[in-house]
Amino acid sequence: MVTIRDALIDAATGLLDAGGTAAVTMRDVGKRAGVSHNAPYKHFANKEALLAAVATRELARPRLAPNGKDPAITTREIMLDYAQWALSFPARFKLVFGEWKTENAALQTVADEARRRLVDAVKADQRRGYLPLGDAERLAALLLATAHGAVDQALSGHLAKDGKGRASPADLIEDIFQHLGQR
Amino acid sequence: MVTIRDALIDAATGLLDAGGTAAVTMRDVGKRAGVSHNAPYKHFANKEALLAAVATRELARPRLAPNGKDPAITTREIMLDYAQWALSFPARFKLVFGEWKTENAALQTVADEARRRLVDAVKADQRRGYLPLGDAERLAALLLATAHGAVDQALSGHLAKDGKGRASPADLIEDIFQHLGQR
DNA sequence: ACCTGAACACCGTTCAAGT
DNA sequence: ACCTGAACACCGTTCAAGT
Repeated sequence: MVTIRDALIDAATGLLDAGGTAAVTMRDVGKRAGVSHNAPYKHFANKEALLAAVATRELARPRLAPNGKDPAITTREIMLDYAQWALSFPARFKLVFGEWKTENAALQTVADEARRRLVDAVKADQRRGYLPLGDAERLAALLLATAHGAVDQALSGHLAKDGKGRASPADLIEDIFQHLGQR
Repeated sequence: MVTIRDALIDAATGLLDAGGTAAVTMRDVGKRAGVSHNAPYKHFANKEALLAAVATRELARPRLAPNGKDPAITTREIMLDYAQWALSFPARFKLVFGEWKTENAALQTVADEARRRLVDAVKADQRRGYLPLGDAERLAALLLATAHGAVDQALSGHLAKDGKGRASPADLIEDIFQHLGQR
């Protein structure tokens, strides 16, 4: 069943993709979801709460992740999937990692969960000898920082578009694993 | 001589630090600079152009950088300085690497210059044996991605605040140099 | 749990008429 | 190159009165 709440989040996501958070107006969200201009306020306290719901759904979306059944998924694959998602939906990426004036428990929860899955993958890779031993939390943070930064650099393309010598996020992710592996 | 243009950029920077881009209203910028509410439009086409001027001044600010006189400054020091700046002025950091709807030549120029200085530092470190050999542009991109991502993760603190196992941007920067050095 | 319709404060931006 | 003052469209948000 598609609830109105879901329809509102869909509408907000569509507007976000089209023009960033500025394009997400409560009026347009209502219009696009087929309800009135103030119906959104029956479901979300304000615009920030609606955007937090969008961000939460993005972070909770099914992703590559290691589990008991399929321990073959590597950290490297998770990172490459992450970069592909971010490049495909830059506005969602910017939203998720943007500034939040209000703490949001649901967003915090799914973010913690995503982080935990990554740390599990790092530990599995360490057991397989794909990654160096050491603090898995910290190694996960290092890998995520690199992938995240590579994407953000690519998205603010005006900051580095020499053309030649320009490495894609996937290239840089391969590089970091290369450097970590050569030992 | 402090021109009104400079005063407007100062005012915008102050408002930015206090409350992010949303707090930078053209009306308040004028008021804070001691001019009228529409005087900013005599100097900047619109709000985005004013924010671009803020970003440009930030990127052009004197920084640690290698040159003929002082080739002792390392890439590592530049990265740590970068992280410290970003953590001290998170709103400026978010602005500089945020979304720009319009291309801005001045911003592009100072960004290219900053990048060039970093690549020079990487090459110097390579000569000194502090960094592995290979494509300096690409190695610079990898280092910058890591530092940038580490800062961005730290700033969206809601995404990772377990407390324990939490590494600071400076920690992660040290880690990447550690990993690159062990060869 | 929605609707319509009105309203308020605020904002980006523009314009007219002045110095 | 500023000023004052008005204006417009738009937006977040709230409220009243209805179903």
